[in-house]
Amino acid sequence: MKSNNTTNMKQNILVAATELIQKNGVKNTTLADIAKSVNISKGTLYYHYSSKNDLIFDIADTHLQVITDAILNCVQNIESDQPQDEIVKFIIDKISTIEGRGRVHMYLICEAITSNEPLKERIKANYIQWRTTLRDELLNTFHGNEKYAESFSFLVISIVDGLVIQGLLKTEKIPYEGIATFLLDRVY
Amino acid sequence: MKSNNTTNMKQNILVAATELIQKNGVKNTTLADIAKSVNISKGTLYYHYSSKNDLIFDIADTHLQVITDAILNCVQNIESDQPQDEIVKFIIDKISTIEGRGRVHMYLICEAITSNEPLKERIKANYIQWRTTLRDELLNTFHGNEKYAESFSFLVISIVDGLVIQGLLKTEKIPYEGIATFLLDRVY
Amino acid sequence: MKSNNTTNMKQNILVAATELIQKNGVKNTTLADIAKSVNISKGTLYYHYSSKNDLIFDIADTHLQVITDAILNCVQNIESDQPQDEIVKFIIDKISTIEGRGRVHMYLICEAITSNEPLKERIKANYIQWRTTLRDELLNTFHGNEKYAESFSFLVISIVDGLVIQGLLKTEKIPYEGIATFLLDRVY
Amino acid sequence: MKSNNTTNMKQNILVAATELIQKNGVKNTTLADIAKSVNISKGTLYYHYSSKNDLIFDIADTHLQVITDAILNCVQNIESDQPQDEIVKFIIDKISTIEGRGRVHMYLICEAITSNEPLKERIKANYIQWRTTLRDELLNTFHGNEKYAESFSFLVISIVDGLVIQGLLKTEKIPYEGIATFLLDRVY
DNA sequence: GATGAATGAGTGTTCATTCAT
DNA sequence: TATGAATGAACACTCATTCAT
Repeated sequence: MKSNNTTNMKQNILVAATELIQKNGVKNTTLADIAKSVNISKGTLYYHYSSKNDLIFDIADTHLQVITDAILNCVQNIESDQPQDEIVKFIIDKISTIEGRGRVHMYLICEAITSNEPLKERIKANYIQWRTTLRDELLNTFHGNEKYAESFSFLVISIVDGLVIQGLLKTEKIPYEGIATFLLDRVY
Repeated sequence: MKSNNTTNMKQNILVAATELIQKNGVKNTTLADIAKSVNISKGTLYYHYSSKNDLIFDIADTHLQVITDAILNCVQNIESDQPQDEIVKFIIDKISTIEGRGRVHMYLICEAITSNEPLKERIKANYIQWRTTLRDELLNTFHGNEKYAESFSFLVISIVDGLVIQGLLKTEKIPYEGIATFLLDRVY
Repeated sequence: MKSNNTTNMKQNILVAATELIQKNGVKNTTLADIAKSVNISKGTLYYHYSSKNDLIFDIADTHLQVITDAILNCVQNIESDQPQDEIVKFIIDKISTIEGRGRVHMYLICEAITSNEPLKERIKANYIQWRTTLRDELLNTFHGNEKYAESFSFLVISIVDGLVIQGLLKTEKIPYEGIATFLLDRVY
Repeated sequence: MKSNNTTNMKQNILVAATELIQKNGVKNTTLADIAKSVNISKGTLYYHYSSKNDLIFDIADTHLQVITDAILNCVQNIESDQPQDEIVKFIIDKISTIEGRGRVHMYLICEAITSNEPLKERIKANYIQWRTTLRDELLNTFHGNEKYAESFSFLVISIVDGLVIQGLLKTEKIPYEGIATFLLDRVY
């Protein structure tokens, strides 16, 4: 079992790196920046992570797990009680954290599609899992209409990502409540 | 007035750079790559564009104009005849070009939010313009219901961006037709 | 056709790098050392050579060509007049330049066998060529005795390399004349 | 007096390090590699050897002793019975182990002449000892002809090293038997 | 207009070495 | 004895940018 010191240091690096990437993106975050931010040498950074990619993977895995947990939690709530509101609440909760997770999410996607095939595969696998989880749940909501469940699951994922982009661009104040109401009115 | 040669050369650079960025992203496209692809020297490239940013701006402006034109054209069609189908057709057309414009679009957004504030401002301005144009048109579709028009305009933009991301990640075969039908069924 | 300036600079780099490698070996010669020695930046070095390996190859090719020329020249002399003396003179000439070519030769071999497979292939091809050239010539000297020609060609190459090593180690003053006389006495 | 554990561990390190150097050369063998191969930490490695150089010295001393023993053994055999065959057998035995000792031998020489003056001195001293031992024995073989004994002793050492190089470069299948026969025919 | 040559501040990465526990 | 953690000086290599001609 590892000592607390080691675990802490690796955790410190992970947190600091995530923060820097959240601020500047993957390409604009150098290992020197990260090391400086944790007050360690680059050598120490390499003691804990064998490469920049290794670190990015850890950040990505942690990030993707957070989203997966959120979706699973959301779906469980849907099963137990008020169905329709929960999906929308999920969307809104998701997007209200734009300034944190949202940025990381988009930066990881940028990195994945431009120059990191393995990362892309990881993210892709998660997207598929998220969507099918959603679809399975929506099957109940749509009383077994498979086509609707399929289509709406794609739509939900898209809407979240799309709103994240608009959030990052800070285009306009996004009327989350209105959008939620609109969706609920239409869907049910 | 500039000579045709100069105009052509600048155009050549623009086209080649756009192609390379479409393939590799902004950060992974070097000026050396671009110069080589146009068969000119880096010096010549600098004669036409004073910096990499200058070139990126030109690419972005051209790209944003293409989308703006597409939206205006779409809206005009909506006004004249069958309203509902056109919006959806627009979405589908937009997304079916994912492998081209879509990539450029996402790469420019990545660049904008990570390290190019002026670029971000340009894109942001376009997003606002696109959405308000859509909203104004949707006002007719929704018989003056402003809240619906507002919400749906945000949704349309989001859905397009979101589906572009899924397309770039090549997650799963996206059922564009099903999604379109779903939206039409629900909206009207 | 390239300008003299460019040719000169590349030549300067080649010469300086060869000198440094002659002094310190391949692994202990850094690109920073080379750049400093030519009074240029590392960037300029990379403008002329795309990698350290590229530079090493150029050094190796130049070096191997010098030896090949020497052997061919030696063989031509053998054909025309006094056979036996020339081979031995060649050996002695070869070894008397130990402090220059010899060092480079051994350092390139070290690099080749430890961490540079392509370089090893180049050197290997040259060794084969050198030996077969020698063997073909020795066929006359040994009046058609193929086995002797074959064996002695291997021996000549070995002796040169072996004496180079002893020269580099500066073990003892090597009695080149005595060795030459011994070989001549025995062979003829 | 050191415990057996300590002696064993130091021996384990020595053997593992020698194997790694035989495979990859001195410069390409890191202390981390060695520690990992013995299943100890780098810290423990430093407990037994105060530096990489210290370890290299131990490897070299062991290696040089093996060769010295082989030569002494060879010379003893020469004294007792068939003189001429033994020298040649020695050469051939020596070279047939090219893939093992030969590699280590050459890698140590590379290290010695590029960046390790003290190592060079050790190897140099051994070479001198080896040659004089050979020469003294050859004095009998050549019936007191000092010049021949001197020259041939240099030659024998050279031939071995030279053939090792060709073996490492894997230039061509070396006709050891033919070379041996050639030497015997000529010398006696 | 056009170019080849030069630059230098960064990049991620490596590795022998140190040291508190 | 033994070790995990930390270090920092190198290292090969990249790239937007400059400039004399």
